[in-house]
Amino acid sequence: MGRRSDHSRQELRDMIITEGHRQMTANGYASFSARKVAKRIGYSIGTIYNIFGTLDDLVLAINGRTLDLWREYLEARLDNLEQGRLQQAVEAYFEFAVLHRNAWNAVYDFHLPEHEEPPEDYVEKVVAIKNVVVEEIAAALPAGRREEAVSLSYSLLATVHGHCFFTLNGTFKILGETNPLNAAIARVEDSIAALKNDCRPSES
Amino acid sequence: MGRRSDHSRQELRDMIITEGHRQMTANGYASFSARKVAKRIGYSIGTIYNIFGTLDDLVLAINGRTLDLWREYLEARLDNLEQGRLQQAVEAYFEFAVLHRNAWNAVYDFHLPEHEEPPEDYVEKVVAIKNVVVEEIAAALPAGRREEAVSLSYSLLATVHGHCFFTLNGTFKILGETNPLNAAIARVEDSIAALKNDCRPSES
DNA sequence: TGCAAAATTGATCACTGTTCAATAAAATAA
DNA sequence: TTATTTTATTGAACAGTGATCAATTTTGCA
Repeated sequence: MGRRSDHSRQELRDMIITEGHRQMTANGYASFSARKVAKRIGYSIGTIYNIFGTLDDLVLAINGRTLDLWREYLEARLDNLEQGRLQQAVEAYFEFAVLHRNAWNAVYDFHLPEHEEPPEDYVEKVVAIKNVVVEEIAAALPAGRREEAVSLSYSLLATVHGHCFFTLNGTFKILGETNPLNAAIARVEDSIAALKNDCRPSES
Repeated sequence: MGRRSDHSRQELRDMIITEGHRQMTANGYASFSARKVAKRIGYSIGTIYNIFGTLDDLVLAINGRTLDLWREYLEARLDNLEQGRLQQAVEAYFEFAVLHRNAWNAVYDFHLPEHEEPPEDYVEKVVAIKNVVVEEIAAALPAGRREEAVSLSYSLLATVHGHCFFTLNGTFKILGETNPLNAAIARVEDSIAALKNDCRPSES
């Protein structure tokens, strides 16, 4: 058949991602299926594959949507905030993950085949989230050390991520840690304090 | 049939885990299959299910094996080491993950069904790794603050984990971070320094 | 020996990702 | 308008998956 009159190709692509993201959020990566998405939007399995080529590409598109929503969530939480921006940023990082745990986990459960690179627009979305964080770290640093903000941001992002990950996957529960969010914030503040108190250039 | 004369039930269980771990290491979580394990050890698919009940339980057993090997790797690297134990611990954490990336990822790719608890012996293995870390953190702290070692250990474990995770999943590559190991060590030292320099009890 | 208990099987089911010839609809040309 | 080309869509077919369980075979014991 030809194009159904009521959907452009781009609109259809978007429909699939939206419904896919809905199912990912509801049921998680493990029980995600392209067929279920197709059925729900009233198209056949073949159409999904015509548009995305591969299940991996569909999952990447859905995860990309999650990254977009995540960044928007961070930005909204920081909008017009005067005090405690850094703490709010960490809190928002956690909150989004808890609120959308299935979709958030899917971002990290999915792995590209070895030696394959993520598509450019996916990379951009990751970088966009990083930029939100770099901004806040830079603002928290003493004026003379802001050029270290970028490299420190990578590291503090990983620090917060680790705490968030252990919260969602149950490791902190096993270990008996009861306030991971505070712990994450404390670690971030430790490193910023270290940079403030110290005259040596920070490692990494 | 009855028991094959050459394998006790426990030995068979172990065979399955060993071969499962081998395949997990070689091919990763995404293409892991109980049938392939069965075929490789010369048993039928039914036997796997008789012994483990569920694919989840088999995966948990395989991941448990990974945790055992990981702890042994950490302990071996720290054995009889006088100086720089903490740095070595972090380095060993990374090294094991890189060396066994598929098996290591499987530990975190797998999720129990919501509201289900991990089996006791799995919990013990996680705690055992944590204990190795607690030991090293405690030794690095000033004598008077060692009671804070446990709670700080959870947090620093998460910190190192985050750096290790971003190394393996390619996030650091996207961001342009080139020396994640050094960054992780620097973060750990930041927090230990914060506790040393500060008189307030540490948060978290 | 015979018999009960334990271990092992694999066909069967409902599902998955993936492919691709066949088909139907729309766009364009005549 | 009609004919033709281009594009979009389909779903049967294939090989694989986790899971089940009646039937079967082996073993240990009386």
